Amino acid sequence: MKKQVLIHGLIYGLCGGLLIAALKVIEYRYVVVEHSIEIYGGLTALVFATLGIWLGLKLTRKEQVIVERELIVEREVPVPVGTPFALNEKRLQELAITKRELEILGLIAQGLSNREIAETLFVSENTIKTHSSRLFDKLSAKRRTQAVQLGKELGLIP
Amino acid sequence: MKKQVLIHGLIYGLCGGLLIAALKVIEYRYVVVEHSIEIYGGLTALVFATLGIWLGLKLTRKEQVIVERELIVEREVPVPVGTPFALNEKRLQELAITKRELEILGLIAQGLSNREIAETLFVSENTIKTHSSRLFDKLSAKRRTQAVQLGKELGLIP
DNA sequence: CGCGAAATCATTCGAAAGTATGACGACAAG
DNA sequence: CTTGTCGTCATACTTTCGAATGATTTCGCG
Repeated sequence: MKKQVLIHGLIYGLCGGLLIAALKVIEYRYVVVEHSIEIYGGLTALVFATLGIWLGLKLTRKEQVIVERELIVEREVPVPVGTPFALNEKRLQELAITKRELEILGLIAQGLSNREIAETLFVSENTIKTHSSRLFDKLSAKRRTQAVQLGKELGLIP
Repeated sequence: MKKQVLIHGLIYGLCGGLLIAALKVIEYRYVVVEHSIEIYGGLTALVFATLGIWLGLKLTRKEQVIVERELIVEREVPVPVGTPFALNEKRLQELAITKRELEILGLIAQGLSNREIAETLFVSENTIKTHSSRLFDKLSAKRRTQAVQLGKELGLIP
C-alpha cells in the first residue's frame, strides 16, 4: 500500500515534469505567434486542469475502492445500524476468493454490466470476465444472478 | 444520481470560467514582469494541474459519501431484520407491474436462468423473455441483475 | 532473487439474455 | 359487442455472458 503511494508520487512528479516540458514547447509557438496570449493561456490552463482532474479521478478510484472495503470490514464489529452485515472472511478464505473478485461481485450485485464494471475499475472488459469466471467457479455459480444470491447467503456482500 | 452529474457539469463549467479569469490576472503580472516566462508557465501549469487533481479528489469523495448514505438508508428501510418482508403494493401499482412479472422477478433474484424459470412455471422460454423485457422496461432496468437490485430497493422482493 | 499467487489482457466460440414486433385467446369492464 | 389488459408464444436479430486457454506483469514472501 505504501509502495503504491510512492509510485503515485513518482507518477505525479514525472507528469509534472512532462507538463512543464509540454508547456515550454507550447510557449515557443507562443513567442512566435506573439498574439492572443489569453487564448493560449486559457487553453493551457484548461488542458492542465482537465488533465489534473482526470489524473485525480483515475488515481483515486482504486484507493477509493480500498477505502470502501476497509469501511465494510470496519462495520463488522462496531456498527449497530440496520443490518450489521459482517463480512464473512472465513468463508472468503475457504473459497479462496480474492479482494478483486469480491469487489467485482459487489459491482455485479449493483446491477452493473461487465463493461460498466470495467470502466469503473479502469481495466479491460476481458479482465472482468476472467475475474468473474473464476469467481463463479469458486462460488459454484452458473450465472451472475446466482453468484449474487450465493454471495448474499454466504455473507460476502450486504 | 443524474442530478449529481448535472451539478458536476455546472461545477466544471464554473471552475473553467474561474480558471480562465484567474489566468488573466496572472498574465497581467506576467506582462509586467516580462521575465522568466518559463517559470510562470510552469507555475501556472502546476497550479492548475494540482487544482485539477484536488478537484477530482473532492468530487469523488462527495460521490463516495453519497453512496454510503444511500447504502445506509437502504439498510434502514427494507431490511429491518425481524420483518418477514412487506411487499410494497403501492409501488407495484405505480409501476403497473403484474403478478406474473413480479413472480418472474422473484425467480430471477433466486438466480434462475430464463430456461429454468420457464420450466418451473411450465411455460415457454420466449414467454419468460417477454415478461422480463416488460418488467425491465417498467423498472427502467437494463439487466436482470439491475432489476433484482431495483426490486429489492423498491421493496418488491425480499 | 526466485517462486507462486494475483491481476491484467486477448482470442475464440457457443450459450444466454435482451429487443422488436406481431399475433392469438381469455376475460373483465364499459 | 367493443375495448383493454394480461398471459401466452413465436421469429428474427443484436448484445452480453461465460468458458477455455494462454500469455504477461506485478507483488509479496521466504
